[in-house]
Amino acid sequence: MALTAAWESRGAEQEGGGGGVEPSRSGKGGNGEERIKREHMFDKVVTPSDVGKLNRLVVPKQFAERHILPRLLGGAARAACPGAVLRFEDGRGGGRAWAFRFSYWGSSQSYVMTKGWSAFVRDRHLAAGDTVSFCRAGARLFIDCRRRGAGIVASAPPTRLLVPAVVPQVVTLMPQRSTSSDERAPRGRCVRLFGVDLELAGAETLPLDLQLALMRR
Amino acid sequence: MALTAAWESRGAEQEGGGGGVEPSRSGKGGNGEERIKREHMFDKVVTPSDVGKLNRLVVPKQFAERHILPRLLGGAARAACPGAVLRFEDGRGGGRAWAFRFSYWGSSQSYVMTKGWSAFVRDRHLAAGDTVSFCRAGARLFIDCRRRGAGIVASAPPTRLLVPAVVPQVVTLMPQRSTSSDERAPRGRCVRLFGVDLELAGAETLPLDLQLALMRR
DNA sequence: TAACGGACCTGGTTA
DNA sequence: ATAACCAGGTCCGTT
Repeated sequence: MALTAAWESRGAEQEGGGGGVEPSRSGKGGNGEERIKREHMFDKVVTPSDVGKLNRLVVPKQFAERHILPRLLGGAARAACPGAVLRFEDGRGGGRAWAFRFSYWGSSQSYVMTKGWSAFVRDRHLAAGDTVSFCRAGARLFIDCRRRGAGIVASAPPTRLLVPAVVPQVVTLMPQRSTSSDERAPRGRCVRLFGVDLELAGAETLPLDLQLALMRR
Repeated sequence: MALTAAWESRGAEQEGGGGGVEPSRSGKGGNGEERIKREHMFDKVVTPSDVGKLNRLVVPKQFAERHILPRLLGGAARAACPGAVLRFEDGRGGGRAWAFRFSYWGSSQSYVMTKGWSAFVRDRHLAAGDTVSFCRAGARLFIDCRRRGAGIVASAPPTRLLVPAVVPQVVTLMPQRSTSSDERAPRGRCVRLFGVDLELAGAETLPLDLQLALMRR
């Protein structure tokens, strides 16, 4: 079993997130992984429609064209990225990730996140006026959110956040059919011990003391 | 209240059609045409969506897999029958026929009739709550419909219930959904008596003996 | 251009 | 509790 610690510098969030970092799969603990800074891409204060039953987040065109399109096929044209699926790791850590279909709706001339978005809204109880925040660390993408009016402090992008440079796959160009289950599964339990978020991968054979720690939560 | 055999010969319909047993459209009276019994495949009480602008009829999976798929490519897999076109003769006779595209929508895991369906809806003035009925006689397919609540008896009381010498297959009447909502036609109760499946339309005022028979099941 | 058809998506309900 | 089904909805290409 793997156990990985993640520190974060991020300010407090209501949801209490510790900024998690997924372990590099290598497990070579002390590897010479260069640590990549997580940099802020963009925020959006979500509208009622974004969190309503339309099941989509309108991505402001500027943000889409500046931060997302360049990631797809080297910035290929709109038509070139039908059904792109972006995977965003939970900014709080825990190893969870969200996959959103990203596409362009010609009818409204806007970029949207569709499939997968409403799951995030539900899970994080996102409400109109809250802010979603997208970050990037190398090729890895992160998503997080904060409550409306949640502190000025929190809104500051993380000053530094170290993550392993090992890059898991990020973008899938989907002929898609997979549906359902995919990314929903939390990939391992997560526990905060001593102020540090720990992810338990392959939680089959936990040491007893850890099991106890988990039960206590 | 009405009581009707489930498989065929629905007796009179408002539209004047006998769902009827009309055999092959012979004409060639004396020929050695074997008369193939028209056997019932399945019914569906159509939903508002089925007759609305979606231009499609959702075919309940059981029906599709039991009655339609086996006809396509010898029961080949779903993927094998993209865009099959099925031709259904008008159950009332007259030589008219309807062609429907039959396909599988992977995203919702459902079977549908698409192209051609709305023409049928228009022509027959199909409305939510009405029932479409699919039959087969050998390789020939038939489609018919009846008005909601058209307790078969209402228009022309069947003097007697014709019982075919050979009871067609299971004749399951509708494991269909009972959406909690709205004005959907009350699904007739269904009961097997004397080895025959009977549908009870308008089960308000059952004769006592039938009520007893039902309770016994 | 409006309408149609095809594919996709999702939540409520049910098995 | 989970998974399957499907009614009702979306966008978009074609006609």
